[in-house]
Amino acid sequence: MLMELHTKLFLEFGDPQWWPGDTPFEVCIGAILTQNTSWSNVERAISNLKERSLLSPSAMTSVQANVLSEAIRPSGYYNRKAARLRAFCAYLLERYEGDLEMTRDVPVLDLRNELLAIGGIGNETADSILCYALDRPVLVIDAYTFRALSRIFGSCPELPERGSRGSYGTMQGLLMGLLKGDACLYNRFHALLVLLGKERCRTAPCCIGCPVGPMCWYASSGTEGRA
DNA sequence: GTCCAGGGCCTAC
DNA sequence: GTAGGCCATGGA
Repeated sequence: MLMELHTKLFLEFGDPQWWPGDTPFEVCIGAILTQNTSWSNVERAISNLKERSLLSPSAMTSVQANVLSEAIRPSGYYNRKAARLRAFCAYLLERYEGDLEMTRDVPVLDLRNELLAIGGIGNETADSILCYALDRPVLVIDAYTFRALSRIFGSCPELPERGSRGSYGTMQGLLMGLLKGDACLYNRFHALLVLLGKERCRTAPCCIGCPVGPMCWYASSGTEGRA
């Protein structure tokens, strides 16, 4: 049934072609910068990095910390994020000579664990990097995912609440179990959920008028109470 | 002026 | 182990 939801969203919104970024490395940087921050602020920070020729692993690790912090200031938490960017770049240089292409043959779970071992990279950021920068079959679970699904399946007791213990893994396991697909499918499904939560469904508790129609679709599918 | 946004870490209990 | 605080900017 999640595939049905995916199909309905795809027909309504088309292919969102997410995530913005000229290169896989830029996508990784965006994933770190967007932590608890709106994308418009991240765009400013990335623009600054480009202007100052800092958008490379070697540049970020060699430049003075305060210069990097200043460049990403618009994204907020700039001191923390500067340290996180440098840690990620140091890992990339040390492990893969700064070349994301060299991660190609690394099993996805190994790669995920490597990313999680870097300070400042948690579940969401790691999965965003895996899915959107490295084309790995991983479904990103973020604030939009929780929001969109809670609106669609509002009364479903099996959906964990965002922030609750183990909610990330529970939600991810649930969705990936129901929606078995490749990187392209997970990429698009998550992007469509973001659009659903962002553009059409600002008004909680349910997206009345939304083309997908949370309750109308949910009820009409005859699967009330289950995700 | 207040709230919120595409998290994650640290610390006190 | 769990809850709460902290990091910080910019738009609505």
